[in-house]
Amino acid sequence: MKWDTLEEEQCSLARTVAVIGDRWSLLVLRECFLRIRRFEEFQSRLGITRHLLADRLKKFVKFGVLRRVKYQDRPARYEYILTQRGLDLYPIVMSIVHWGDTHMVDERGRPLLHQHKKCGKDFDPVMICSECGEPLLAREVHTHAGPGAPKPAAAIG
Amino acid sequence: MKWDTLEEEQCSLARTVAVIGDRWSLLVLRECFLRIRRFEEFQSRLGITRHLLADRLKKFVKFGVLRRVKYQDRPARYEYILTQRGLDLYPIVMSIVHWGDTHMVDERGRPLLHQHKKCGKDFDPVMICSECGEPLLAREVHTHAGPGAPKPAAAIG
DNA sequence: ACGATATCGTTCTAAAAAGGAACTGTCAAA
DNA sequence: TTTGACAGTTCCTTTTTAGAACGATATCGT
Repeated sequence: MKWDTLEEEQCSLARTVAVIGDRWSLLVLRECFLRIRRFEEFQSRLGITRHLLADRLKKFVKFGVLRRVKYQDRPARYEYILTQRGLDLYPIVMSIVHWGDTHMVDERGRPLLHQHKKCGKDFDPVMICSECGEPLLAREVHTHAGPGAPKPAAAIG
Repeated sequence: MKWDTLEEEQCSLARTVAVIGDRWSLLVLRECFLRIRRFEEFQSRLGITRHLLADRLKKFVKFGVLRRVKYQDRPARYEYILTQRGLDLYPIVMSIVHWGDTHMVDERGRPLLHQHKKCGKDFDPVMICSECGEPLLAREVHTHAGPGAPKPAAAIG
């Protein structure tokens, strides 16, 4: 398994890691969900090197997670905006935040709370089974080969 | 924001990225959930360099995600086993797999299916609001400062 | 007209991380 | 005695990342 051909692996986790598994990628994504859109703003908020930022934005555009949209001519200026594919990364971001809220906070407590506009309450994200609606626990899940499985099923998904 | 002090950031995403955001970390974690426990087995399945593998395992132990358990003396041999803290990473892993299943599969389809032992059916993971039970969409969530917020609320969580 | 500022990158060099292969130490089995 | 399993470590090369400066293009203030 080579890092630079991860997207060709027959494993959905490996392929997603090819998109978000780089150093800085998840932090750039965090900014996207906070509605940051411009190069300078990403750069100054994250302190990432400009070179890496350019790389990561290019990679996200290549994988269809961000759209590069011109917002002015002369000089041409672009914004980076989440596509639907990018918005679909939200559960990943929220589950990461939630693990941090649970296991990595200090005595001051959570830095941010999340309010669900629909019900008006501060919430935690909960992952459930699409079929029965029960919360998912690692021990209660059995994996088996799907149609796109390699000969020996050697991947989590 | 420096990569090597990420765990001290006042942001739950950044702190979690300090644990799982390295190259290879998520792939090692995948193997853990597939019940891989020994150095050689991780190494041969992933093709990761031995040096990096040793580093990543050490880091997971340091952050309490894995437990290093001696399973024989003379010579001392160890296994790496998920702690509860590690098992709690399951929603992150599943949401990553699910995004890959949705957006990165080729014509062959999903490599792996997941069966929920409780209801017996193959499922997708769905993220819902802990308060009202509705599925979570990025656009329907409002973030606001929590008790551990930095002066200007500049983090997703 | 002139300099300052804004924006989105690219270029350059040094430092850090990752890749790759061989090696160590201990024990069991053939 | 030799081979092999296991869990790393050591050494060296290649790739990535960090850090700072530079370029191109345009607007704004004076």
